[in-house]
Amino acid sequence: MKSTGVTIADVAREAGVSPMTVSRALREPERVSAKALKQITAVVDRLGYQPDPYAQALAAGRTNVIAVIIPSVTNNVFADVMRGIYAIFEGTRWQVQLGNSRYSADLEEALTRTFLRQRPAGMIVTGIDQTAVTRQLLADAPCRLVQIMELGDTPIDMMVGFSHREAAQDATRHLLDRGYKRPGFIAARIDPRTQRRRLGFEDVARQSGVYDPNRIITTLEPSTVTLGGRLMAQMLEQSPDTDSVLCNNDDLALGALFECQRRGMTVPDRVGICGFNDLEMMAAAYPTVTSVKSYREEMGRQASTMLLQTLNDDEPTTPIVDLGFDIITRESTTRTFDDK
Amino acid sequence: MKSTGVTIADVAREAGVSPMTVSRALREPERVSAKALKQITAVVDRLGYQPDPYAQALAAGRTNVIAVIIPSVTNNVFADVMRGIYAIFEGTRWQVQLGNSRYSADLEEALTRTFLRQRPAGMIVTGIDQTAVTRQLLADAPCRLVQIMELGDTPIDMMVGFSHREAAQDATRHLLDRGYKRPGFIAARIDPRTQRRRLGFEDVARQSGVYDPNRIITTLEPSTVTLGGRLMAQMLEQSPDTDSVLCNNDDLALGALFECQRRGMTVPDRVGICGFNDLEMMAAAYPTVTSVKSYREEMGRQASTMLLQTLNDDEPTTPIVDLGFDIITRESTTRTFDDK
DNA sequence: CAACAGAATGATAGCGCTATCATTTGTCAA
DNA sequence: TTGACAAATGATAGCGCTATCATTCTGTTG
Repeated sequence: MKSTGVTIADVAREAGVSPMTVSRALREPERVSAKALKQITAVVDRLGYQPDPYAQALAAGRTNVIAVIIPSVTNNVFADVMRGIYAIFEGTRWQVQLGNSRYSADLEEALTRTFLRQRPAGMIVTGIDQTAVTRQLLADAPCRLVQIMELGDTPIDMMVGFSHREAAQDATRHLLDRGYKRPGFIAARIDPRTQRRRLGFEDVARQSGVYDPNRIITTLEPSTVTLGGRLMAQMLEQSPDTDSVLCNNDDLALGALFECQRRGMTVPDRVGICGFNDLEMMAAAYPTVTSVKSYREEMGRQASTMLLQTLNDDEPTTPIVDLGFDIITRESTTRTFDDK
Repeated sequence: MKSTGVTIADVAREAGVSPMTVSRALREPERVSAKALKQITAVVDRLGYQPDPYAQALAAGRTNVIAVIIPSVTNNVFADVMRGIYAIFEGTRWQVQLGNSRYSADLEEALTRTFLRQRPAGMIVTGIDQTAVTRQLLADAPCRLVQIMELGDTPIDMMVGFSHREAAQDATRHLLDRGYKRPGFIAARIDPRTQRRRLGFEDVARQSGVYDPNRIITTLEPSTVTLGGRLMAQMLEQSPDTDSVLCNNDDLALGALFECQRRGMTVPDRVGICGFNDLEMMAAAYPTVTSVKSYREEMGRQASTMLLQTLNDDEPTTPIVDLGFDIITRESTTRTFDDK
C-alpha cells in the first residue's frame, strides 16, 4: 500500500526535528533556522524524499493543479496555445492538467465538474460558449479562471483572445482590396469561433454587395487538408466564377491550394486564397499563402502569466487582453494583374 | 478550506447509513443491499456528492491516473498517438495525465519522478532511450508500463511500436526500386528514432553502393515545413545531382516539395520525395507525396488497451506488439520515365 | 426452533500531510 | 541578571476517504 516509502516522518526522525519543521523547511524555508534547514535538506536529499501530493492536497485543502480545457489535442492551433502555457508553468510548482472537450459543450461540462472536484489552483478554458451550467460552475469555482481564444462582453473572470469576426472582416476586405470580386468562404468543424468568422465574412461581403450564399460552404466534418481540397472542388463546381476563398483555417487553405493546382487554376491569378491562423507552413508553401495571423503561443503565455499573478495574490493589470491579429499578405493573394 | 462541501459523511447521515456503506455503494455496489443502494444513490444525486480524489488516493494508496510521457505536444505524430490513448480511456474511470519531455532525457527523468510520486495506476512512455536512472525508476515502479513508438530487445514491461530502422530501409529501397540513383536523407530534431531512421537509410544506401555522406543532412533544429525547404535547398547546393530524398518526417517532405517547385525542379521526375509518418496532408498534396505510414493512433489505442487489461488483472495476450509500417506509394516517387 | 453460514453493515484506525496554537529558545535593552 | 518580545519549534487535531475486522442481520437447514 505504501508508495515511495519515505514519508515526512522518516525525514523528521533522521534530521532530529519534528515533522512540522520538515514541512516548513520545504514550503517556507525562511521560517526555519539555517541550521535545521541545512540538516533537513541533507536528509531529504539522502533519502530522496518526495512529498505525497495527495496528502498535501488533502491536508492543505488546495492543490498545485492548473486545469486547462481545450477542444482538441490534435489541432495545431491548440498545440501552439499549449506550448505557450507549458512555457510559463514549466519549472514552477504548478502542474498543468489537460482536458479535451472534443468540441462538445456537454463534454466540457462533464470535464469541468471532474476538474473542479480536484480543486485546481487555477483554470484556463477555451472560448466563451460554455453551457449555462458550465458558466455557473466556473463562476462559483474557488479558483481564478482565464478564458482564451476569444473576446466577449461577459467574461467569467479573466480573458485573453481576439475578435474572430473582425479578423474575418479584415481578411475579406483584404481579398476585395486585392481586386477579387467574387470571394467565397469555406469552413469545416463548425464551432462557435468558426461561426463568428463566417459572420465576419458575410458582414463585409454584404456591405460590399458581393454576398452570395452559394459561395459559402461549411461542413461539420473535422477539418483536414484533404477536406480543404474537397470543399474547394465543391465551390468551383457550384460557383465556377468564384475568384477567391477565405478559408476558415490553414489546413483548408492548403487543401484548396493543392486542388487549384491540380485543376490548373493559377493561384493567385485565377483564384486567390487566404487562410486563417498563419501556421508556419503557410510561409513555406508554393506559392506562399496569405493568412490571418493569430498569436496563439502568446495567448497561452499571457493567460498563464495572468493566472500566475493571481496565484501570487497580485491582480493582473489588465484582466481582459485583446491580442489582435494581423493579415499576413503573401503570394496567394497578390495578383499580377487586375481583372476589373 | 472546504471544497464542494458535500462529504461522504453528509451522504451517510442523510441516507441513514454509515460512511463505509456509502463508500461501498459507490465502488462495489454489488456488496450493498438493493434497498441501501437505492437510498444512497438518491442522496448522492440530490446532494451532488463527488468523492474527493485526493482523499481517495491517500486512503486507498492508489489512484486512477494514467501517466503519459511524450516528447512534444505540438508534434502531429504524438497528437495522433494521444488521440488513440484518449479514445480508449475516455469514459472510463481512468484519468490520463500528460507530461511533455521536450525531447530531453533529463526532463523525462524529472517528469518520471514527478509522475511516480503520484502513484499512477499505469504509465505510457515514449521510446526506448530512457536514461539508466529513468529505466530503473520505471522498472521499480509499482505500476504497469507500456513503451510506445519503438521496439527494442529490452522492454521494461510492455511495448507497442515498430522498427524505424527497417521502415527507413524499406523506404530507401523503394526509392531505388523507382529508379532513383542518388538518394539523399534529410532530418531535423535529431532524436533516437531519427537516428535509427538514418541508420536504415545508410544500411540500404551502402549495400546498394549509392552511399554518399554529402547527401545526408541533419540538424538539431525542430522540424518545420520551412526547414524542410531549407534543408532541400542545402542538399541541392552541396550535391546538385541528388535525384531523390527520404525525409525524416512529412513536414520536411512538404517543405522539400515546395522548394523543388520553387526551383522549377519537377517532382517526381527530377526529384523524388518520400516522407515519413504519412500525415493526412500527404495524400492531398500536389503532387501527392509518398510516405511511410505509421499506425500512430492505433499505437495509442493498443498501448491503452494493454494497460487497461493489466488494470483489470488480465495479462495481455501479447505484451510486445509490432504494429509495422507501410510504404504508401504516391505520385512524388512515381516517375514517368527511367533515367537509367 | 436452534444453529449456523453468509450477507450486510459499521466501528475503528489510519493514509501523509498541514493549520493552528502552545511552548520553547534566543536576543537584547534596561 | 532579568524581563520582554520575537523567532523557532513542536503537539495536536484533523483533511475525506478506505482497509480491516468486528458485529449484526438475514435466510436456510436439520
